[in-house]
Amino acid sequence: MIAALSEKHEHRKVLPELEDAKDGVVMRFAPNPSGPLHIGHARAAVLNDAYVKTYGGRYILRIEDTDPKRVDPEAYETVVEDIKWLGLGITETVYQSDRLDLYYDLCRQLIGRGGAYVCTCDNERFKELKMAKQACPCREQPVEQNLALWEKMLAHGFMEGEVTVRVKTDLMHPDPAMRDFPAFRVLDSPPHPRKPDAFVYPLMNFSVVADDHLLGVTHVIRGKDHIANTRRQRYIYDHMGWKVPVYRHYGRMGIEGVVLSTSQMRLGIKEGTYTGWDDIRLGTLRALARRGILPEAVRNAMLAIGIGETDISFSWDNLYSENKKIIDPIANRYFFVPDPVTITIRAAPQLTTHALLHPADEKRGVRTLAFTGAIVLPAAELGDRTRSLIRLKDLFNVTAEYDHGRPHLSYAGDSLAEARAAKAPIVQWLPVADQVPCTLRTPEGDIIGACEPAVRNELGKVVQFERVGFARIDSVTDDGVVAYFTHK
RNA sequence: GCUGCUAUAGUGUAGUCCGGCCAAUCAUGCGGGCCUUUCACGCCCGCGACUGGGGUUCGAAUCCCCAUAGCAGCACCA
Repeated sequence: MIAALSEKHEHRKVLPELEDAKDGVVMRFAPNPSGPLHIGHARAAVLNDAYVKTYGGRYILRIEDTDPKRVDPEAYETVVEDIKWLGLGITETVYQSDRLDLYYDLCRQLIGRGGAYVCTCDNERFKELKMAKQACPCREQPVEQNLALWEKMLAHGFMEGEVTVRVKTDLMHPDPAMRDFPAFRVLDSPPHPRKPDAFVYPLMNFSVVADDHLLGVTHVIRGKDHIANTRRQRYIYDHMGWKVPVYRHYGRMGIEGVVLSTSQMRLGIKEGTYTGWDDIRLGTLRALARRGILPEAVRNAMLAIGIGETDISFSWDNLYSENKKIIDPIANRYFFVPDPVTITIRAAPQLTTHALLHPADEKRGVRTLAFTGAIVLPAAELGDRTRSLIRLKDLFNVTAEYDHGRPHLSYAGDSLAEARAAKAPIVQWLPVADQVPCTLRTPEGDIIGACEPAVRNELGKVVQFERVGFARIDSVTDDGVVAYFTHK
């Protein structure tokens, strides 16, 4: 009865149907291993994952490491860790750097079909021609010559910057972005961390099409910054006679308050501005995890946002709300006293009190707080001189009097009803003799305080500091506890 | 400059394809109340939006045109 009444009647948003998905789908998440995943990645990762789970099928993790300049060797591991944390249902993993020969072979075929040519023009010159809708001389080379040049390229007969394989599109296309885009280039340095001998690399538009086709990808969900790429890629599909997947492009997601740029993060870490990839001022998934945001909350927030094509601004409030729904029922309650002030209660009986670890679950047990006269209180609660009655939570009432600005507290009875009637604030406190130093880290700075000794048993878990907010217990040492503020 | 995408409350989202049931959904946020030894959770009430202008129509958030705004692409990045 009670349960029925308290049941939520919230309608979880369902993602729109995908066409041609009834018999299952093959989808992919394709990050570039340049650093850990952040909230922006989570959207693509979760949306694709949700569709695979809805329709059934395969979910491929494709590591897109075809630009050695943008590969961080460590990221191969961090990306996988982040994906594991997110709980994606990955069914297989491929590395594009393992597949260079496949791309070379397909390029040969594409050239053979007259769908691409090897261009040795100067880049600036080509750009001018492109803007003027003019063909460069290389475009008219016969297939045989292109094939010969391609083999020369593979034999390292060209240095970096001397040659580009271009896909033949439509030079008259009104969108300059569509005209004969590049597919391969030579890179002499840096060496690829996994393939040190490689020097001919595909560009994203080629390797993506090759793999989407080879791996049987049926549906692609990605940001609308890829709309132009989708159009470009269609030219390759047409040249090769391949079936085009179903595409969905969601809108841009603006995220305020955190750093997302991999290069900025890396620089900040190097310079010591940030403590690491999980610094809570960063928007990485590991930073969220460190603060006590659960992967399910990220997932739910992303599903609520959906695949709309509208540009949106990411709402931390909405993410926090999702997180709170999950965390509130499981987080144990403790007292944390920020900015503690020591004070002795006059005329008070000594007594040991108990408070529930969770107000909705008595079975979880209680914390024990022994009052022997001296306590610490949040300084902020003593600043208001108009308050005469204060309720010490789970203990008793006290009256506050101020003598030249110094507060004096005296025992004022046990009646909770009285405290309520007087609209007395109910304040958390700690016995002076039984507290541990606790630093609460927030993106805005550290809050120094004290918490219950039992918090030391909650390492790695999220607790609720009553009246303060949720926090993840990050470390426990002889010096005390360090907690990261999650949200209110 | 050229090309394209988008436009519903503070934020996210439903409705837009197939005009009327939309004086517009749900969540979040905010305000108020109830409950309660937390300012958490839960419950109740309230606040708050169809970018602007034309047109089509008996009727438009939904269709058409123009304007405006935001975003993206025009890399030997993904």
